[in-house]
Amino acid sequence: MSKAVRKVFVTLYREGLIYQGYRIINWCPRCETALSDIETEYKELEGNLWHIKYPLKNSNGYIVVATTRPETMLGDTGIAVNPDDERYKEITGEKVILPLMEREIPVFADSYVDMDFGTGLVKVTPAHDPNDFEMGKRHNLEEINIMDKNGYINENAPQYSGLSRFEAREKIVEDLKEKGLLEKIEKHNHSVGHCYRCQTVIEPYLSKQWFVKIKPIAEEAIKAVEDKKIIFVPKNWEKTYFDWMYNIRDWCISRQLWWGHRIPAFYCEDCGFINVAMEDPEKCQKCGSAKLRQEEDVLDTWFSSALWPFSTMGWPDKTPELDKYYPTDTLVTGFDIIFFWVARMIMMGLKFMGDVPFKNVYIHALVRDEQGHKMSKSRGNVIDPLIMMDKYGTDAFRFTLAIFASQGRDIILSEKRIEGYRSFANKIWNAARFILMNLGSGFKPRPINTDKLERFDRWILTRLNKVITDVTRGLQEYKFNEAAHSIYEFWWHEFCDWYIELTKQRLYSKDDSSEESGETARQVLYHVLDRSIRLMHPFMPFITEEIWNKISSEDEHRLIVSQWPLPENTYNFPDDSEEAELFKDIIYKIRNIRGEMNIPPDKKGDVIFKTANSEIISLIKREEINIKALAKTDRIKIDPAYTPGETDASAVISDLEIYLPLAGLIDIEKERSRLSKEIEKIKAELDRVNKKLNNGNFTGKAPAHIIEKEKRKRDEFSGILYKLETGLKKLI
RNA sequence: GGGCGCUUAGCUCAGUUGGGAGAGCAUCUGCCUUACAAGCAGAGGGUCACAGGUUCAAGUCCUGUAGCGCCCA
Repeated sequence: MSKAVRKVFVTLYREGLIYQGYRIINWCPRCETALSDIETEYKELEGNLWHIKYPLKNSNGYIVVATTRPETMLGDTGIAVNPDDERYKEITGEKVILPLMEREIPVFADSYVDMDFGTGLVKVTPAHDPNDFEMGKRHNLEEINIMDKNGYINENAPQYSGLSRFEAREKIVEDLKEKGLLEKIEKHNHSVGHCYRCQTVIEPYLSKQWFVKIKPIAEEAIKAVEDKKIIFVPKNWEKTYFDWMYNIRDWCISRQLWWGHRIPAFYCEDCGFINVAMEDPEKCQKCGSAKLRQEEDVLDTWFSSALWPFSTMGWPDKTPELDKYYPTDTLVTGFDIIFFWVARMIMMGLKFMGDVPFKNVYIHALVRDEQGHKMSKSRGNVIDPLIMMDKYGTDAFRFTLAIFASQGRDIILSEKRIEGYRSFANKIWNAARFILMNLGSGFKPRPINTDKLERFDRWILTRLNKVITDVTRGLQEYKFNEAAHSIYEFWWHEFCDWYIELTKQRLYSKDDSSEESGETARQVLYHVLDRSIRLMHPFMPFITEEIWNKISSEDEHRLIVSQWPLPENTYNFPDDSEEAELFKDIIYKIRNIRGEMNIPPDKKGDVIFKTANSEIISLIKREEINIKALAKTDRIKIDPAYTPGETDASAVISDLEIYLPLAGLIDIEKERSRLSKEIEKIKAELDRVNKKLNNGNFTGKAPAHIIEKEKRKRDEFSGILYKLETGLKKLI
């Protein structure tokens, strides 16, 4: 690492890309060090605009200057005015007397000045403001440093010497008031830089520091992203990256801290030459003197961090690791690190490796507190992941973060959601337990014989294929929330709610003839469990690994290194899905009636299906056992000519009427309102469809398949509506 | 001041190319049904921030307004 840092420093220095400069930098008076621009955090603070009178030298008049930092006037060496400002044309070129210091300073014109701010006159303090520094350079103003490195007034303003910058402000305002030189004080909000480490107010400070001339390096890094050699996910972060890179300013890399790599520059005490080399020099390269003194300052830690993608692989040596792992595929990080690290890794990687350090940058969501604030130690609003994991389990916590991670949006963590996904972990465990119990001790996984599959086997396998595809795509596209949601929905609401329930008849049957059916169910249960825990493993590593241990043989590898599932074409049976959906619809309708009527599960009853549709009839016949089990009914009957009784509750699906004779159980009033509600719903749907179809613009311009769909809906809805209304009329 | 994003059910959030508004939690009802009460079954709940525009059709595209959050100066 040290070697890498040194190599980079020496190379950049020799190319003229590292230089030493006497400049205004961000100084933290508490840490006693320089900071880079991005280590300075700006915050909006309530302050004042003090209007101060500066007497003219050659007349009795005075001018008024507005400032947010009166204490810096001790170091004023000029007053600036916009050249276009008519108000001050006459006094431009005159001198004023700086109050308190009684120093003569010039009034000069500079287009930097904003005529509309304050009085249009700006006091210029070149040693304590970056803009003033630039103006000072342009107009040859003196640079008077009035503070020491801790932010106390120094000997350049003797009467205030020893006061802190804040005490000095108070004292100065008082003194001005006393002398009648304070015209007024206005409330004024302005943004003030703070040290990102200790939150102390930053002092713009004139000092000698080391800088990287970053523009030439940045150009390559901009190009790499423009040329898609690096892709940001989500894409909109590119904009943030470009914005910063286009306006990048030289990077102050020297720090006056006791940690960090010491800058490898050696000053010659005799001739002043700065020696920079890979090896510590014994004598000055220029004059041969042995009186050398190494620079005291150290490097910004981000300077070495920027080299991370290759310095950790052994660079500058040629190593096999470097060969293999540079560039790498994906960098995962938070947006707040784009400037600090990502951009710098890209720049340094391109400069020293001649290639990008990574191909994708995935910017993950930031977890915020309940008010949407960024979590920070100083704010004290940190949600400790360890506490959450302790409370709800690591898997639940991890799954929650995944399902919350929709792109381009931050996460406001909700404990209730974590709790909800703890239940999911519990569900996974219980379902796995059910499967293991039913596989039995002699179970051996075998390739599934597709000829033996039954309807719902084919259905769940088809669904499994879809989920494998969806989860895989979600992960590949960094849409972790979609992947997580997709497996959640499948496991709980398809596999557990329906498939497992539907296998129970087959598994529990003591009948010899259904042994084969049970065996098929066991194979399918095992297959789905196996594939599902592989899919769930990235989201819930612990519970899935635990289940894996139970279903795989002992010498087998761990789940984490097992094969990722692929969709299998032999398990796609789209026709069965439609029938499965119809079956579910039938069960829903019966359950709805029973639920609305508050019929307890132990009160089983009869169901009559009225239909002439032969496909539906054959479905009902074949699934009789399952309908009985899932809809809690004793007997079912198919009767195309059924005449419903007065105490029948009814439901309608396209082409099928369902009747539940509920003598003694039915509340006619309740049933009437239930049917009326259904009718209202269907009516609303039908109205919407009719409106569309009666609109010539729609039928003339919409695509044919959309019109077809609407027509089918119309036919279906009006059929259902008619039957529902008939049913309601009969209910007297 | 410049930029990015958000506003959808009581709360926290999904909603891919415009084509019948979804989830979890919470609420109400009935169930300890032999995997699971951290559960099962059923139900209620939304003027998709507001105002315009484009379109046969807008939560989705465009413009503006308001509020909130973040980044940069």
